[in-house]
Amino acid sequence: MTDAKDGKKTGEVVPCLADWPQFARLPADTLEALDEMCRHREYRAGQIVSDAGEDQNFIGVVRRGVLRMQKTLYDGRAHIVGLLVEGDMFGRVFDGPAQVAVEAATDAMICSFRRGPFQELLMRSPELDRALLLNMLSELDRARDWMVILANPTVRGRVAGFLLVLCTRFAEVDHLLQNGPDGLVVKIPISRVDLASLLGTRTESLSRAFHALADSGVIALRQPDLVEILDLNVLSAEAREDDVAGLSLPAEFGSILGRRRR
Amino acid sequence: MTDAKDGKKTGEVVPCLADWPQFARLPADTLEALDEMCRHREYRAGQIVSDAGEDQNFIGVVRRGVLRMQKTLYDGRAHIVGLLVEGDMFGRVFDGPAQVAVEAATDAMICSFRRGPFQELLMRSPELDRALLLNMLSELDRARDWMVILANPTVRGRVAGFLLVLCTRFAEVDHLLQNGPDGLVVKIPISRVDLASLLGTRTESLSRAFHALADSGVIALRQPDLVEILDLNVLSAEAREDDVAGLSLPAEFGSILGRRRR
DNA sequence: CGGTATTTTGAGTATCGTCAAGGCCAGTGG
DNA sequence: CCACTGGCCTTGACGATACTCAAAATACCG
Repeated sequence: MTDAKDGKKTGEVVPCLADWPQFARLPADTLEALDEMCRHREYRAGQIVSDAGEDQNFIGVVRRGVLRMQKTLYDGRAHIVGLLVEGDMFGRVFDGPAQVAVEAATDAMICSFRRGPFQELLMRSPELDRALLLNMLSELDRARDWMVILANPTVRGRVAGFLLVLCTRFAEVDHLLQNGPDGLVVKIPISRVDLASLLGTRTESLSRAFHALADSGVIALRQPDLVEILDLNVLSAEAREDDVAGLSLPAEFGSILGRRRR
Repeated sequence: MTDAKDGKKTGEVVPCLADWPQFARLPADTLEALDEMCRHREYRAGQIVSDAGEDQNFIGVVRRGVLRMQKTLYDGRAHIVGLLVEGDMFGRVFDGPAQVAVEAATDAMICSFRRGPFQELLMRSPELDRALLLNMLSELDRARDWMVILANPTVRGRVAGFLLVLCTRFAEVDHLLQNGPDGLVVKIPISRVDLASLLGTRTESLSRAFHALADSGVIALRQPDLVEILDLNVLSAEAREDDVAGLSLPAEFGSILGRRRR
């Protein structure tokens, strides 16, 4: 059941990587080689994509949906340490067993590359190698962003930080963002249970935090998983967000950013 | 004052990298090239090693002391997102401005490599390139470990997690660990203020947490910055630590690990 | 020995985790 | 079509924990 071998191997080679900025600059032959060894796989929400501890035999790139990275605690419970969305890579090259498990948080599709051939290509293509390095650098930065959010003393602040991450990092993903009547409407792509695990709290506290933010007029809850951002400035203040400059929204969502400080 | 240009350029080339496992396997000529471009620099506690935002012009390896990585929040306060100890690398290759600032938490010495020559060498030496990649993979894992610790609901649990990190990751460092009468004595290499920033709490709560752990008989406080671990099992339980297997202490500290579960 | 920084302790308040119950929605089967 | 079920989100009450402000004690340094 966790064994999603039903990934359809398309008869013809479908370009699957050139779409994303981190791969777009690769030489044509590298892209071609990647496309050829790429296999699509589909997963349903809840399925295990890659278990921790086992030697991973593939590298993956998310094409659609959201995956969660999680660590299993000694008492058996899982703790989420990050989300993977469209364009994100996962899997460990050159190295031993993976430290994090990857599961589908929503229905998802990924490109997978068998580790051996991928590593061979890596050695032949310095450009790919560098792309991988840069990808990991930004992954590291993101993990540290999570640390700052998690260090927030109040659940309210952590929720605010999470919403800001959605507005920025997930801006180009799927249809997670759209313009609403009074601001930006973001879709929360994971369940409250997962969000609680990610933010180190409980679903009850999450609910209270969301509604407290709504009562303050910072956000409006259209649906449990559909939040409208009414005041991005106040939200940043709540989150004590550091990287205000990083709030670079696509132009079509620019209206809400009108009067930003600094 | 923050400009520690007083790094002594040693007249003769001192091998500075072969000491550490991640570099030991590099080919002799690569090591030699590294040693030649390596410049030692000394910093006093509190000095800025590398500012965030500015283009970093060097890659660093910590030789002695502890550095803190921190992000500056929008209100000007800094938040610590990690520590760097002996053998750790920092600095950004191939890429734009650094996302984290690096400051000396204690008096410290580093090896620095100018970015340009380092990157050139990187392109010539696939082994160095791979070492860098692996280094970043483990850095990423560590950041996620911090996330798990930070997600701990109680300060007590976060302190326990921090102490476990000291016992494991920092085991081979400096003289941070030594055998005490009833267990392992670890030196906490950073101030309470810094620790509070790292764990997302306040110094007052830290103090209470330390003394609560001491009252429970899990640890004993020899000095404010000198903690004796009396029961590593209970400490792991307090921390809800996931990576129990990762508690691989050097043999000379093995006594305390006698009866571990699983 | 005195002065400063750091750590600790105390008291009051706010927040959060926990337990318990209720509401909403989708899917199921009568 | 409707009752039933289970999952998910929400609300309420209560105790535990942590943050805040304030002050004392200790350690550190000249």
